[in-house]
Amino acid sequence: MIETCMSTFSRSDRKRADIVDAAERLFLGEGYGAISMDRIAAEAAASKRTVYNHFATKEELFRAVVERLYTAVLDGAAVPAVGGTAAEVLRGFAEAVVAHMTRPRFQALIRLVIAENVRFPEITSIYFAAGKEPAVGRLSTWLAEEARAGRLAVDNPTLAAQQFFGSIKEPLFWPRLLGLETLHEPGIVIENAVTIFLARYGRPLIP
Amino acid sequence: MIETCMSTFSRSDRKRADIVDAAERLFLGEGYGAISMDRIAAEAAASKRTVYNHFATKEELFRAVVERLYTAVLDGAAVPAVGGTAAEVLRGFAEAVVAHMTRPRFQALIRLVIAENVRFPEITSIYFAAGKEPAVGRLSTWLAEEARAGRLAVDNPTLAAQQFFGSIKEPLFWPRLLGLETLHEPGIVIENAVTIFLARYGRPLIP
DNA sequence: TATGCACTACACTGTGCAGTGTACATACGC
DNA sequence: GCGTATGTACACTGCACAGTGTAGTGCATA
Repeated sequence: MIETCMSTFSRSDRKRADIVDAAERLFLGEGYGAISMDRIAAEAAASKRTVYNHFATKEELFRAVVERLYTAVLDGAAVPAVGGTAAEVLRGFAEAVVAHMTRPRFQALIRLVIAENVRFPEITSIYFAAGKEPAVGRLSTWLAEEARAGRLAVDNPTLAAQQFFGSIKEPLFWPRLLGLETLHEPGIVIENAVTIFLARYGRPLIP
Repeated sequence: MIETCMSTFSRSDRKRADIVDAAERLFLGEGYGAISMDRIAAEAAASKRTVYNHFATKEELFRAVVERLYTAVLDGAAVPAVGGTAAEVLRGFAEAVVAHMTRPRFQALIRLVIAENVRFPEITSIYFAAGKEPAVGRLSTWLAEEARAGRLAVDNPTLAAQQFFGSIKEPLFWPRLLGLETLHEPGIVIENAVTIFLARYGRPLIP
């Protein structure tokens, strides 16, 4: 279909986006099973038939929603700078992760992934690609470089990276997923995590 | 109803237990919404009518399942000893938490809590009462005592406890909930966590 | 203004499921 | 063995929902 229209998006494209918007809102709020196609149509101010003209089945619409969330969540993830002292770099990673995890859309996505990973096992890759891999991968690469350069005593970079993130996510992120309050200020959590990490690793490797 | 029978459990009690057993198996495996009362009745080798004679609604049955899981999960949680060196105590807590988290029943329960905490907000208290509170509470109490006695430099016991558990659960527990493999051996994760923790806190508080 | 495409309204099918009603069978206490 | 408790078989209601079919409306482009 060639775009001859002046506006970037055709009427069809706009309706489609309305539908995915509505579906995202509802799925993230109440889960896949709890939402009917009728409610999605109403929320999108569209006819049910239009919804089915764009997406043949509810599953197909769900996958489209998750796929779009995938890119949206990745786009929003700030990549921390790796200049400065070790403490500054670690703080940068920690702050990026906190900012990432605090987004309601990310939290709702993770909840959805956990809830639906029996029915839709493929969507697990989203958590991996959009959350775990970029963060842990980048930090552990940096840790490995610092260790090779003799500036940090890290022997197992991927484990060290996971444990660092764990000491931040455990008080700030996971309780929220279960509907519990978080008890500690992000700033304090981050400072503690950085201090603990450097108390162990913040010296050259013994040769 | 007074028990005049020689056996501890009446026929009614046994059927009821069969039903809760079956419901637990199915709910934990596929979630609340995906399981019908017909399937529960079949799995329990009971008539559907019998199921409804014991539990007026599906919700009531679900609550009974979660309630029983609550006590089952609590019973299974070994309480670590608090004698010996700090490293030994920490290792004891870590091993207890790993053993607890590794149980398929606990993992399935947490998945259920996360998946259904929109529909059933009360069940969140189970995770808190059966997992987080006993573990974090006991460790942070012990840390506070050690700090008061001048043996550890812990300033914020509840945060320190959470961060310690986080450095263990992040590599070993949470990925499993999302259908990902865990990459590290529990023994190595625990040793690393203890070493990191003591590198920071394993000295008297500066007065 | 004419043409065609996308959206709408709405009625409809079929299915699965929560929950009920009833007539009958079986176990258990006495 | 008798009577009540409890379980079973099964048919049934009502509803919500996924998905379809159709006739008609509105809107963008030529």
